[in-house]
Amino acid sequence: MSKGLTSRSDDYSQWYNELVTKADLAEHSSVRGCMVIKPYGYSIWEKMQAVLDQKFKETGHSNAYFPLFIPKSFFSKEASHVDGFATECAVVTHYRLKNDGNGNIIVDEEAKLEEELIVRPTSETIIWNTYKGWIQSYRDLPLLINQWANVVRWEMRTRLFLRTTEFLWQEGHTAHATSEEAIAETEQMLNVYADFAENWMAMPVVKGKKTANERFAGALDTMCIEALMQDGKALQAGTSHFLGQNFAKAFDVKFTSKEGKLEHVWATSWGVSTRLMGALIMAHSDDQGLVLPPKLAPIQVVIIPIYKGDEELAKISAEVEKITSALKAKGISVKYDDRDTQRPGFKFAEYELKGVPVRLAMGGRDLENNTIEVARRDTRTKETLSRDKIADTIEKLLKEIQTNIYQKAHTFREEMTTKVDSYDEFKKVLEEKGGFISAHWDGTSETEAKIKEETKATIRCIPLNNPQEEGVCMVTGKPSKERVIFALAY
RNA sequence: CGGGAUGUAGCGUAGCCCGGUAUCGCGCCACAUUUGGGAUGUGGAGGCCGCAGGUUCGAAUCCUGCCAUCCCGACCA
Repeated sequence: MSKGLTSRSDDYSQWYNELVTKADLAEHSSVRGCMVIKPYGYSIWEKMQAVLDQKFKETGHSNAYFPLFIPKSFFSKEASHVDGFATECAVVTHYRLKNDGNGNIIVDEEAKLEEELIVRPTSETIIWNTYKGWIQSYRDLPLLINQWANVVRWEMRTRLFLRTTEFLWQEGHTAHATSEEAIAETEQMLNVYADFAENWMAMPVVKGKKTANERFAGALDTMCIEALMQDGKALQAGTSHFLGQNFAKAFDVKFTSKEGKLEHVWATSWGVSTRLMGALIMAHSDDQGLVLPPKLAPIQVVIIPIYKGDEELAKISAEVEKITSALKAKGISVKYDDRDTQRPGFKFAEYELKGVPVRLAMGGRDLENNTIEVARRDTRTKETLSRDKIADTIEKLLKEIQTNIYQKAHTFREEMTTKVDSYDEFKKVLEEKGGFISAHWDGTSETEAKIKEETKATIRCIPLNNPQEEGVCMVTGKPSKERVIFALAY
């Protein structure tokens, strides 16, 4: 591991890239645009999965698994859906390789697929094709399914976690008897995401609705949670779509209602991806490395012995054992790092880089005084405390850290949210300060496109429960009844 | 997919203009001394210089083609 990290102020983008690789989260693979998620990074993702999966189940959903490949013809069934994804699909055309006689392996042109297969960029089509066979009656509804899967979107430019050609995600796909019920599901899942972002990731988000331009291909409405990163750019952290009857019509999924009428079902889909890893990294980390919220940290507490000779190490280890078992009894994950190959200072730096929330250090002095050094990652402060009831202290401290990093991110977002009333002011804030900009907009796609064209900023969302206020669009001067949130986005 | 830059040990690099088989740092291995914030010393291993051609007695260096990566645009979770 090399020393030091590019600072955020020097080059935010480089800081991010270095952090991801140096903290052992992920690395570039030899496949262009695809990453290898390393064990430490994957264990964070696993924690996210576990929490989300439980929330999905609590809200009545079951997991299932649908194929990686989608027949091309399925794709063409929903017009706006194809338009949205056509330019970024990987296509399987052949099913066999052969030796060309010169020792080279080539595609066997004779083994051409009759119908090409698309590697799923999302699964609406294959799933709705399947649902057709599952739904006949209102008694079959609602159908509440989630799948954990990989998807492929052939992006031009990729960045570790934020945008990779292949990524991991979950996609929920539900079918309902009524529009109201489907809308309620869309909102419910958005709330699940928001709750997860704020209470587990410690990352404040704005819940809102996307404008027509930013809507998911095939949806009637897209709701989202938007987070603000430390460089003042917005990141969409999760989406929940109300699909109306678009897919039911495209795939002819009908049910007989209580009244005996044949009707198309109403659909939703919702997802979060490994992009959340990027959000988590950029929301809290500092120039020393990762800062992880205790609730998602693979290692919550690390203990480092400081000793001279094997005899002292043995004494320290015996004391540490009491602490680790007390912490484990409280469900806290602890690592005792007694490696003899690295010195304490090295370990301190390493665990800071990896974002371990609490570090305990015990040396000869502590042994005599019944004390231990407690260092917290979020504030980078340390103090020497009595070992009496240390597990209680640590448990409280972890909760405090979780709250503190949320508060810090929240305060940052508040400070970086600016209300503006003129386009000049808008451009000035965008250029000099960044962050969320709250402004009046006339509600048209044309104006939104013009702003994007001229400033690169997009409407991140129309916040839910948005205060209604009379105003005029900052660009066209046309009347507006609410403010929307603009930002430069990832 | 356009515009620019760069490919030399696991990582970061010097050498390239002016051709002679490669420099330095970190990391790695061994031993010793060390251990309350990224240890020190001594010794050691590791390279078809991105790939393929060409020019030349001789190519990391010159020429041609290809590939890859990064940055900037258009596309996007």
